[in-house]
Parts: sequence; structure tokens; C-alpha cells
Amino acid sequence: MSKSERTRQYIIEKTAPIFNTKGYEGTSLNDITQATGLTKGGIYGNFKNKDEIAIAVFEYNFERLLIMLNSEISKKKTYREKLLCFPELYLGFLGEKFPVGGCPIMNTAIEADDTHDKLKKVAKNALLKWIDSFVYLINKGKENGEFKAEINPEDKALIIISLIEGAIMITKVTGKTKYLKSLMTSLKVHIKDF
Amino acid sequence: MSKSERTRQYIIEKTAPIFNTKGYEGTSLNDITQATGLTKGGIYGNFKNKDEIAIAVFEYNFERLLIMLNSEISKKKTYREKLLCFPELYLGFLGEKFPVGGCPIMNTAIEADDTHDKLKKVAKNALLKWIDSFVYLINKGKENGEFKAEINPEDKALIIISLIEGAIMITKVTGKTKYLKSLMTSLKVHIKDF
Amino acid sequence: MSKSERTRQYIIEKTAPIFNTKGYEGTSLNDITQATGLTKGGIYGNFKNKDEIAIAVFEYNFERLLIMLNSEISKKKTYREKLLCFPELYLGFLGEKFPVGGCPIMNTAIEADDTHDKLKKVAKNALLKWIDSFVYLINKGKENGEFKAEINPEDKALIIISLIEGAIMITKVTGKTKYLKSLMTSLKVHIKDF
Amino acid sequence: MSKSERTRQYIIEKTAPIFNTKGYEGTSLNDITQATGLTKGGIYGNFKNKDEIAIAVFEYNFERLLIMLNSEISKKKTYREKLLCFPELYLGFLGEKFPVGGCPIMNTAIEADDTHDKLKKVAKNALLKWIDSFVYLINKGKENGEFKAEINPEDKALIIISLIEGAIMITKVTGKTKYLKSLMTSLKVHIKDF
DNA sequence: TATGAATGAGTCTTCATTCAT
DNA sequence: CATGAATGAAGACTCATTCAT
Repeated sequence: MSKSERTRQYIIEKTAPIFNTKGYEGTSLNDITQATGLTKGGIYGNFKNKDEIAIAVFEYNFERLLIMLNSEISKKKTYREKLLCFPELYLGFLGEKFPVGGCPIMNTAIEADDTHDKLKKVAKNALLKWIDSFVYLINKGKENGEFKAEINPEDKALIIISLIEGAIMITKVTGKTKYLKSLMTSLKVHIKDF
Repeated sequence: MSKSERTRQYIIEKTAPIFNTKGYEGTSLNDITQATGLTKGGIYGNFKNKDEIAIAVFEYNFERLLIMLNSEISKKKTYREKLLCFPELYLGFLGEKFPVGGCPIMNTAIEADDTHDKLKKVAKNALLKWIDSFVYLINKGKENGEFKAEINPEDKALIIISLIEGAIMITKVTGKTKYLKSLMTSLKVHIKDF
Repeated sequence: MSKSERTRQYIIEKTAPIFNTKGYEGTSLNDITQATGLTKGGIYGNFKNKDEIAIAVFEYNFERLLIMLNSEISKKKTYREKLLCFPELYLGFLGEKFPVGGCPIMNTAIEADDTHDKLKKVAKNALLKWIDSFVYLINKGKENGEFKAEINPEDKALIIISLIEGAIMITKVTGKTKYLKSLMTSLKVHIKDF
Repeated sequence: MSKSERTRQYIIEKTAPIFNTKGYEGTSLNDITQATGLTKGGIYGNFKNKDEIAIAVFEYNFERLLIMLNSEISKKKTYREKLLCFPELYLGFLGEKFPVGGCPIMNTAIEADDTHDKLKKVAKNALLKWIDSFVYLINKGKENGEFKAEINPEDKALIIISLIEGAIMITKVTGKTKYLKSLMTSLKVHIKDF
């Protein structure tokens, strides 16, 4: 990894929680210099502009989420157990482990949807990838007879994502973890019925 | 209605779609003066500051949503039909009728959650009110024997909201209405099973 | 007194302490409406602009000061005793009785001197009048043999005023009343030597 | 001296006469950009806010005054002569040499007294320092027998300052130098009697 | 590469003043 | 006379971005 690449990575890691908390508009170049200790010139030497940082940060946040999820999934043998990882994991976020700023996909999706085209595009790609990964797991489960033949993988993928994102959003706004528990329990029940 | 009240209302109506599209941070006073045709001084003669406008706009957007939903609900007789209004209505948003900027509750919730306390509070109250209204309908349905006795109203309310918000978010980001259709169909199936 | 005159007087009285505290620039039309309970239109119906209010207020503050001083002076018989009223009176301002905002002449003089011509003019006239009144008293004292023949009335008037204004200024900035005491005592000693 | 320090100093020097003339409230950021030729961003890159500029300017004005006074004082041998420098110097201000805007201590003291805490504090410190320096000189004069043993240094310091500030104020408001002459002559007489 | 000083358009907000009612 | 809604210029301050060093 060249020095340039290392600095880029360093900037991304240090600013990731800020972008996820304050959003794209809410995060200023000053926030970024403070978080990194670099000067403005230093930042601009490594990124063309704020957009580029935001996109890199989004991809980083998304990838980190994927890695964390996949590492849990790979521990499980059956596809039902793999899917059940998700409600379990998000239930585990109760308390301090809740990812700083919430779900990066939803945050970016909501903020960027009508304004920042580039960000919207990467959020869209991330979301589609996420849907696909659920579709893949469900299909695999259907193939080996774990899940009923009549279930539609995409329909179920969308339900899983909606319940997760709904749970995060409702919990963050209300501050009440009972909503997270309720929704993740419903999700489990739902998956057990696949 | 005094002139002052009329102007306030006028400002709210003209800026409501902007706030819902660009968000609180993204909406500038210049946007507001352009949308209303008033000068900055004129705006500040009617609102103490941008916060106050944002809150008034949120309440307006939320109320308008409620009114629209309630007018549909009141047409139906059974509680199951009343609940089924929601997927029907959101399905009807396919195309241009989709409310400008998406769901005000979710938008405000996501943007305000870590930064603007006042906005977060009103978003929280709106969300709780919405949950309550579903809980109320489901309880009524249980009382008159339409719904199974064992279903938990709050659990179901949360599922309904999550599927709706998930549908809006996914549809907006991806631009694909098939996701809205899929999720609203799933919601219908779910409600029929209450 | 016509209603118009009464309203003018009312506005002046209510805003006098504000102008003397916050100064001309620091006092806003909003301050004035709040203090009077009138609307902006109401204020402008009685005064052409802020300048006119400021001048009227200054004259009011100055006159009130003169009246208060004269009422004390008239109680005394000898001219030395009349002059000694001043250090006595200002010593009496120790604590809460200190006139709100300090000496109107000095305040206006300092703020207006390089910017507001009209205000500067009235401050100048007030100051000259004040000097004259001391000159008059000292001349009278000389005439009836109370004071030495060789003292120069104007020189002494200027010293009296300087010691008083210096005392007010130094006391206000430092917050220490010992400076007021010291200077007023010095002034007494000085007057006794006339 | 770094570039940053040079620019700070440049801003201070260019704005010092403006602040001393128009006061803190009366001096706008536009005044500052015009006087310096810098943009607003340029100013704010070197100072946190207007307060910080005002304080730096005050300290600069005060220091310059001190240096000028001290350079005169150091030329004299006896303490009486040192004290007599002051009336001489201020007499020398007749005409154009009168410091732009008057005495920074008094100006700041009067404007800041009821509003700007930070400025008031620096003005207070400056004033106390000035008093102390007179006390020091008078004590020295007493020690070596130049001045009478019974005079109180602080009392005399306050008188000197009051006569100087009174002279400046009265002269500025009335525009008549005869008042400056009269008061500085009185001050000389007074000091000769120490 | 990185620095840090500078830009200039932008932010929200307050100002004194006006005028139809 | 007084109201109160509106003006528009000005207020202090922050923004993302650039560039000589």
C-alpha cells in the first residue's frame, strides 16, 4: 500500500463515523481536518472534493458492515441459521454496540435521494447488492430443501431489509429498544416460517 | 384567519416540499425566499428562525398525511379493510403521485436523529402517534372478533410501519416500483392473516 | 399636554435607561418597542427616526440630572456648600443608586464624538451648559467673598467636571467604589481651597 | 515572524484607528475588510471572531500609548519631571497629533461597561495598570524626598488620570483646545505641589 | 505530498424604516 | 394615531475550494 493509499484509508476511517452521524451536508471540511489532524490542503491532495470523500466513506462503511455480517454467516451451517444471524446481530446492537449513526445505507439513501446524484448511485448499488445477497441465501436454502419451494426470494429479501431498517429507524428516533426487540423477534418468526 | 396566520400558512405550504426534499440542512433561507417570493425580513417577521419553520413544516406534512390516510380509512367498515387501506394507498403512489421527497417522518427522523433535538422530538412524537393509531385499529379489530386474539397489536403496528417505510426508502433509492409492489403485496398478505 | 406629547414623553421615559446603558448603536428599535409596549409604527408616528429619539432621550436624561442637582443646590446657602453638593451627591451614588448606565453626557460624548453629528452637538451643548453653571456658581462665590479673588472660574469648573466624570468612569470599569470615594474626597478638599 | 503573525499584526494596525473611532459596535466586518483589503474569510482565518480582533486592537492601542509615554518619561531624571511629562504630552496633542479617536481606555471603558464582558475586562486591567504605574512613580518620588511624605499616591494617581481623561473628553466634544490647555495647566500646577 | 493562508459565495439573522389598513 | 406585515441592506460568521510555498 503506497503512502498515498494509506493516507486515503486513514482519512476514510477517521471520518466514517462523522459522515454517518452528521450526514453529507452536516459534515464540514473542518470536521474532517479536526478528525484527521491533517490540513485542508492535505485532504485535497488525496481527494478531489468532498463528494469523493463521502463516496469512499460510504463504501467503507458498507463494506465493513458486509464483512461483519459475513463473518457471522459463515459460522452457521444451514441457510435458515444464516438468515437468523441478522435479527440476532441487530438485537446484539442493543446498548452501546449500536453502530454509530445508524445504518449507512439508509442514512445515505434518505439524505442523497433527491440531491446528490453520485451518492445516490452508490447507495443504490449497495442496496441492490444487499438484496441480492439475501436472494442468494434464500435460493440456496430452497435448493437444498430447507425453505418452502413456493416462497419468493426477492419478496422475502425485501421484507427482511425493511424490518431491519424499520427497526433501526424506529429505535433511533424513539430511543426505545423494545421496538428493536419486537421487530427482530417478528423477523425471526418470519424466517422460521420460510 | 389573520394576515399573519395566512402568511405563515403560505410559507409553510410553499416550503413543505423543499424541506421534505432537501432536508433541514439542505434547505437554505434563499430557497425559502425564492419559493415564497418574500424577503428574508418577511420570513423572519413570521417565524423566529429556521428551526421554527422546519418544525411547522414537519407538522404540516405529517398532518396532511394523516388527513389523507384517515379520509380513506373512514370509508371502510371493517378494521381489516381499514388496515388494508395502507398498502393500497402506497401502491397508488406509483408514479407521479408519490409524495414529494418521501415520508416526512422517516426523512426527519434520519436527518435529525443525531443533531437537531427539537426536530427529533417532533419526529418522535409523530412516530409514536402513528404507532398508536395502528395499535388502536388492531385492538378494535380484536375486540369485535375480526382479528385473532393472540396477535400483539404493537408488534403488528411496527411491522406495518417498517414495511411501508422500507418500501418507500427502497423504491426511492433504486427507482424501481417493483419493490414497492412486492412489499405492499406482502403487507396485504400479512394483514389478511391477522 | 396633547396625547401626542404624552406619548412622546412616555417613549422617552421608558427608553432613557436603555439608551444610557446600551448606547445609541446598541439600542435597537426592538428594544424600544419592547420597553414601551408600542409597535414600530407607533414609535415612528411620534418620532421621525431613531436619531430623534436618541436626542430627545439625551435631553431628558440631562435635564433630569440638572433638576436633581439643582434641587440639592438650592437647599444650601453658601456657594461653597452648593459646590460641595456635587461630591456629596456622587458619593451617595455608592451602590444601587448609581444612575443606570453612568453619566449621559460622557456616554453620549464618547460614542457620538466621531460619528453622529447631531448627537455630538447636543452633547456639546449640554457640556457647555454644565461648565457655565459651575462658572456661574463660582463667580457668585467670588462676588460675595466666599472664594479667593484669584481663582479662575472656568479652570475650576473643568477640574470639577473632570474629577466627577473620571470618578464615574474609573468606578464603573473597575467596579471598585474606593476610587469614587478617593476622587470625591479629593474634590471636596479642592473646593474647600477655593 | 510567521506570515500568519504578520497578517494578524497587519489587520490590527489597519483596524486600530477604526475601532478607536467607531467603537466596537460601530465597526463592522466590512469596515475591516475595506481597511485591510482582505476578504471576510481572510480575516476569520486569522481571528476567531470580532471580539478577538477588538481585544487585540485594544491591547495594541494601549501598548502603543504606553510605549510613547514611557519613552518620554525615561528621558527625565526627577520623578516630578517624569510626571510633568503627561500634561506636556497631552498638550502636544493639540491639532492633528491628537490620537485618532481619543483615549482607547476611556473609549473602551465607556462602550463596554454594560455590554461586552471580555472587552470590559481588558479595559479594566489596562486602567489598573495605568493607575499602578502612577502610584509607582509617586512612591519613588516620595522615597527620594522629591514629594511630600503626606501625599497619598493612589489619590494623586486618580486625580492625574481623571484630569487627563476629562481633558480629552471635553476637548473632543466641544472641539475647543482651550479646555485642554486649561486642564493640563491645572494638572501641572497640581503636580508641582506634590 | 503537505502546508496554511486566502478566497468569495454562501450561511442565518437583525437592522431601521415604510406603508396600506 | 396606531397597527403590524413587509422591505432590503447590512450584520457576523462558515463554507468548500485553491494555490503559492
